[in-house]
Formats: sequence, C-alpha cells, structure tokens
Amino acid sequence: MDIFTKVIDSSIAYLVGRSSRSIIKRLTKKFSDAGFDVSYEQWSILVHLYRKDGQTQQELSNIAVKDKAAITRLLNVLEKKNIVLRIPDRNDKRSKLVYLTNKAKDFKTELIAVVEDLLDEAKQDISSDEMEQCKTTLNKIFANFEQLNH
Amino acid sequence: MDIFTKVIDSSIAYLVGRSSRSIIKRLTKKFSDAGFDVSYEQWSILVHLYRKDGQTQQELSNIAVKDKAAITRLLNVLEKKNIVLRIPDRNDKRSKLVYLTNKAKDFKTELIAVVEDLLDEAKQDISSDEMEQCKTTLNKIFANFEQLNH
DNA sequence: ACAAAATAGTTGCATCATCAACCATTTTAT
DNA sequence: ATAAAATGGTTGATGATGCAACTATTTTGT
Repeated sequence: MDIFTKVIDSSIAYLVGRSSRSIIKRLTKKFSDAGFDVSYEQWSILVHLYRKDGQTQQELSNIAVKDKAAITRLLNVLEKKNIVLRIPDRNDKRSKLVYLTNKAKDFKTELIAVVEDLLDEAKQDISSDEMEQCKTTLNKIFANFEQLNH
Repeated sequence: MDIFTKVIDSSIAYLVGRSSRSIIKRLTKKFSDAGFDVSYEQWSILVHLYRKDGQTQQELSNIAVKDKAAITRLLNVLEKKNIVLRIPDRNDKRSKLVYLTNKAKDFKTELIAVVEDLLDEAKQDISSDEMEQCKTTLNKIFANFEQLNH
C-alpha cells in the first residue's frame, strides 16, 4: 500500500470525515424537505434538551462535544426562533438553564421521526452486527483522541 | 433501548460526527505543535496534490468531497501562504491547474509523518482487523448517502 | 453552424466552529 | 475571612462551509 493510499483513501480520518459530511448533508436536506427550519447543528443541541430539559449551557457543551462559545451562538439562534429560552439559575448566578418552548415540544415527535428515517437510510446493505461493531470501534477512536485532546 | 439512546448515544450519525471532530481537533494541534501553519482543511487539499500535482479545482472538489466554492477559498489561502499556485489551463480556458510550490514540496515528508503519527494514535486498543472492518462499514455508509445526496 | 445546455471558477450571503480575552460569580485553600 | 483559582457565559477575530447567482468558455444536438 503506497503512502497516499495509507493517509488518504484508507485513512480512518478521511473516511470518518467524509461520512460525517455526507450524513450532515443528508439530514439537512431531510429536515428542509420535511418543512423544518432546523439545521443539523441546532438539532444536535435540541435533541439533548428533548431528552432532558433545563440543562446549563456548560452541560450542553460537554454532551454535544462543542465549544461553549459555539453553544452560546447556537442558543442565540434557537432563542430567536422561539425554540428555546434561557432562564438564570437561582442557585448559581453564573449559570443559565436552557428550556424548550412549547413550539419546540410540538414538533419533537416529527423531528425525531426524520432522524430515525435517516438512520434507516444509513443501514442499507449493513447487517445489524456489522453496524454495532462499527459503533464500538468509533467509540474507541473517540476515546483515544478524547484522551489526547486533554 | 429508549428513543434517545437510539437517536443520540448509539446513533451512527452522532458517533461518526464526534469522532470526526475529535480527529480534526487532534490533527490541528499536531500540525501546530510541529510548527506547521496548515489547517486540517488545507491539508485535505494539499495531500491530493502531493499525490498528483497539477489538478483542476473541479477535480480537487470531487476528490476532496467539498463544494467548489470551498475549494476556491481554500486555494486563495494556500496561494497567499505561497503553498500552491494556479495556472490557467491552455487546453480549456475555463479551468485552472493547481500546482504545489517548492515550499510545499519541502515539507511534504514531514507533514505526512505527522498524519501517520495521528493514524497510529487512532489505532490504540483496536486490532488491525477491527479497524479494517470499521473502514469497510464507513465506506458503505458513505455510499448509501452519496447515492441519496444525488 | 449555431443556439442551448453543460462546465469551471468566483462571489455574496448566511451559518457554524475554535481560540483567546474578558466579566461575573462561586469554590478553594490557607 | 479572604485572596487566588476555577467556573459559566459572552464577545471578537479568524477560518471554513453550502447554496445560489453570475461570468466565461466549451460541448451538444439538430
């Protein structure tokens, strides 16, 4: 195997990167087609709030693996769209708790359905075992770099 | 498995995305530590030129799986840094051929070494077979969405 | 031969990401 | 008790992305 095959075509970095971009592109289109004015990035915050409403921005930053500045700005957009609201935490004046609006709760089921549909699309031609194995490996890769990134 | 586990933690979209970001973050740091003023995105163009010098922007766009506008702008940066140059194609006046400068050729080996090092870091705790299997699955996922994205 | 369609590249617009500096508040260590 | 360190959030600077509109050139179809 020549060096370029090694660092490009068969490089895990390259393959993960382009898969990620193709997934994002597809989900963006599916949200848009379904009539939702929600980007992939906005969804990536929203879903954590659907799971547990009223988290701090710091918690969202950790769980979504995004810079806290990125969270601030995504929330600015979501707040402007009336999808979330920020309430100061009474117990810690530094913190703000982020809550979903009723509007956001209303389309929760539909939004999740779009994502489930995307996940089905991803599975074509891939057995359940194979997919699980791939996820396991991706988790290891993430863990490896997560450690090195700190 | 509850719905959130399904669409977040164990979702291939989520796992691929966060692995991708952790890889990019790590490579960015490694380039910087090694004294190279080259971003991950710039590298992703550069490496294709190291493999084959003198490609058109359109070819780079296809192979790097990036929008041609993104290529234009990355090349603007690389040209300003004196890493590449654009020469009009004599045979097709619409096209430009992109070439590496001597400066770029000078650090080719070192730059590739950094990436090889990153790929070694990724492998920790993962057998060779397991990694190959993961790549195969990622290729299938990419193929699935590539088809849907067109 | 020539009008219509396709292609290559650039630009404007809107989004998003990271890093570092900064402010306010809380925790800690002595 | 209080000074120093840590934490939560915002902002500015810089770099990157995708889409659509545009110009210039080439290819295609009749």
